[in-house]
Amino acid sequence: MAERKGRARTTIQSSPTLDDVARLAGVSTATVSRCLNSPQQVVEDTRERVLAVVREIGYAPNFGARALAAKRTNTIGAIIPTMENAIFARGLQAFQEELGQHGFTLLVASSSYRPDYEEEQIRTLLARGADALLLIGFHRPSSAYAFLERRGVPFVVSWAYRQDAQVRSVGFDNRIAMRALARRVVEFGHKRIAIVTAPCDVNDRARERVAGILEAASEVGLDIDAIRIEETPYSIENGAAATHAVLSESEQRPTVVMCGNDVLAVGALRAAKSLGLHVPGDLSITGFDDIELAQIVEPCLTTVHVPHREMGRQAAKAISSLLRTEDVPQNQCLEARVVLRESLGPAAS
Amino acid sequence: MAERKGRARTTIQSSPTLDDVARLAGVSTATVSRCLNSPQQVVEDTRERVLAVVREIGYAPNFGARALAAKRTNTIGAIIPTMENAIFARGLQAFQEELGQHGFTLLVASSSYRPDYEEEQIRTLLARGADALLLIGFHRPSSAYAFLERRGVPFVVSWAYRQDAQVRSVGFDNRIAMRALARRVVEFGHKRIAIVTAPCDVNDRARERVAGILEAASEVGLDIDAIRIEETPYSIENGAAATHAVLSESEQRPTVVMCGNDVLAVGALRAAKSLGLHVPGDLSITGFDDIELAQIVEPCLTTVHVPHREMGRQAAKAISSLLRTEDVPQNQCLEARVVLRESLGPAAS
DNA sequence: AAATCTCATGCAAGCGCTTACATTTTCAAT
DNA sequence: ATTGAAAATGTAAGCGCTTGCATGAGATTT
Repeated sequence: MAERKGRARTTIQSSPTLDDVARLAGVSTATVSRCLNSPQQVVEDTRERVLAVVREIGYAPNFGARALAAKRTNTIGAIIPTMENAIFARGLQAFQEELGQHGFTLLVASSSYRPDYEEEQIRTLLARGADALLLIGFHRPSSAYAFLERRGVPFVVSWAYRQDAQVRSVGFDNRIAMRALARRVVEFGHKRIAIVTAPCDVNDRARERVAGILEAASEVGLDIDAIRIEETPYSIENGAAATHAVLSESEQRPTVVMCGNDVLAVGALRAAKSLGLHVPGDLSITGFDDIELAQIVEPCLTTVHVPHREMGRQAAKAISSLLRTEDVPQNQCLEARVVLRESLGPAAS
Repeated sequence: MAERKGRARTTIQSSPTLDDVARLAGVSTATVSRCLNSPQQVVEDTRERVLAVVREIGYAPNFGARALAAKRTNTIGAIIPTMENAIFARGLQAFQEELGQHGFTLLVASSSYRPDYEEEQIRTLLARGADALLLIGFHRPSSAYAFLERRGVPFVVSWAYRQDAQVRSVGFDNRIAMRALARRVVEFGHKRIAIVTAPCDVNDRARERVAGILEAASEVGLDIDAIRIEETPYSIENGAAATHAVLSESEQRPTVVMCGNDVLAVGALRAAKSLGLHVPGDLSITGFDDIELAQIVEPCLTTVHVPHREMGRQAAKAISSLLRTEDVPQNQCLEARVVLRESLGPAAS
C-alpha cells in the first residue's frame, strides 16, 4: 500500500476498545464490561479504577458489537408515514422523552405513506437492532404482520384505535372524533359539505375520519352521495389546490370544507383567500390534529385536538412495559376533543 | 425456565442469518456475503439461487455484525441543535435525499443547543457506526474538535460560513445575510431597532446575525449601544414574550423588531397583535430563514431566504466525496438573499 | 482447623458478518 | 490432451462485546 502516497487518505485510527481499557486498568474485559453494565457486581475499588481509565481515554462501547453479543440494544424503532409536516412531531417528541426516562433510544424512519416502504423500514430497523417498534395505524399488508409475528418483535400501533384490534395499540378513535366535529358543523346549519382528505386507500386514519363525517351527515338526513370527496396528499399546496378545485368546479358551492388535517385546512384557507372568499363568512373550513399551525393562521382553525403528547407518552410506556414483559392493556383509547375556533361559522346562505 | 408458565413472554425467535442462507443455497457464507455486497464477483447462476433463498426466508443482514466486520456502515450522522421547530427540517430532508442517492443512510440526533450534549451525541453516533458527521455551526469546545481529529472522523460543518474556517464547511454567511436585511431596514427609515435573538453564547449563527445588524446600523451612524438585544430560545412563545417585553418596557418604542429567525418573528407578530399594534403600520418585524411559516402568517414575513435545500444537498455531496477520498473544496459559501414581504414597512413616526 | 459458602474476577465461547488468502473450477490457447 | 491464467468459491480469522461457568480469596460456620 506504500504506493498510495499522494492520495489524500483519511486515517481512521480506530477508537479504544474494551481490551484497551482492560489492559490499562489491569483487569479482564469481563470486568470492564460489568463495570459498564452492572456496576453493582464489581467492587468499588476496581470499578473506580476502570471508570477512570474509561474517562481518560474517552472510551465508548461499540454499539454493533454490543448488540451482537447482548442481542438487545435498548433501541426502539418508530416508523412514521412522513416527516415533511409537523403532524407527528409533537407525539414523537413525547414518545422519545418518555423512552429516554426508561433508558431507551429512539430510531425514526419514514415510510412516505407507502406500505412497501414500511415493510422495508421494518426490516431495516430490526437489522439495526431495534428491540421493539412503534407503527402508525393498523393498515398494512398481512405479510408485514406475519413478519413481525415470526420474528417475535414487540410492537405497538398508535394514532388509531379499534375496539376489536388484534394488536396492541395506543390511540384515539378517528371516526368518532371527526364525527363529533361534523356534528358541530351540521349544527351550524351546513348542508353542502365538501371533504378534502389524504388518499384513503393506504391510510386508515384518513378513511375513518371521512367515515365519521359521512355518519354525522346521514344522521341529519343529508345526501351522502352529494358530498364531494377530494383526495390529495397532506401538504399546504395540495390542500389549496384541492379546495380550489372543489370551490370552482361545483355548481353549488359547498358552505364548508372539512379537511382531513390542519395542513390541508391551511391550504384550504389560502385557496379561499385567493378566491376572495371570507372565512367563515362565505365559507367555513375545519381541520384535524390541532397542531401549532392551527392557531397561527388567520382565522384560527376549528379543529379536533389530538392528545399527541399524551399518546406518545403512553405508547412509550406500553412499549417499555412490553419489553419488561409486564402486563400491558391491549388497547388504549385516548380522547380527542373538538376545538371551536374562528374558521367555522354559520352556513352562508 | 419451565416454571415461568403463565408469564406473558415474547418469544424472540432470532432472525435468519447468513449461515442459514448459505446452508439452504448450498454455498459458503462468503459467497452469500459477496452476492449481497459485490454481486459481480459471483456467477449469475449461483447468485440467483442465493438471492432466491434470501427472498424466500426474508433474510436481512444484521447491521451490527456487518459494521463490526466491515468497519463501515454507510451511515452518516447529523447532529442538529433542535428538532422542535422546522428550522432544520428542509435542509435535513434534502441532505437525506442526496445521501440516499449515494447509498448512505442518515442518522439524526439533537443536541438541544447544548455543547456538552453535542459531544455526547458525537460519541453515540460514532459508536453506532456513523462513517462521517454533519455538524451545525462552528462553535464547539476544542475538546470536541480534538476528539474528531483523534478518531479521524470525516465531518462537515453546515449552516454557517467563515472564510478562514479550518474545517470543511458548506453554509452561508449569517452576518452578511443579516446585514443585507438590516440595510434594507434602515433604508426604510428605521432608527429605533430592537433585536430578538437566540442566546448568542453557544450559537455562532445567532451571534453573527446580530453582528450583521449592528454593522448595518453603525454604517448609517445609529447609536449601537441604544439597540436593545433580547435573547431567548427559538420558539413562538418566547418570541412573543421577548417582543412584548421590548415593546412595553422601552421608553421610546422601537419602530422595528428584527428577529433572529422566523419562529421568533411569528411570536413577535403575535405580540404586536396582542398589543393592538398594526404591522407594518405601527411596527415592522423581520425574520430569518424563510421557512414555510413565513408565508403562512399574516402579514407575510420579510426575511432572509436561506437556501436550505441546496445547503443540505451540497453538504451531502461533500460528505460523500470525502468518504471516497475525493477532493472536496474546503469551504463552500451559498447565497442567502433578502425577501421583502409585508411585515416590513416605512418607519412609523 | 477444616469445611462451607460468598463474592469478585477471569476465562473463553460465541454473536453474525466481511475479507485475505487458499483452493478449485473454467476455459482459452497451445 | 495439456497447460496456465483467470474466475469462482471456500476456509477461517477476526471485528468488539457479553455472559455462563470456573476459579480463587476471604468470610463464616462447625
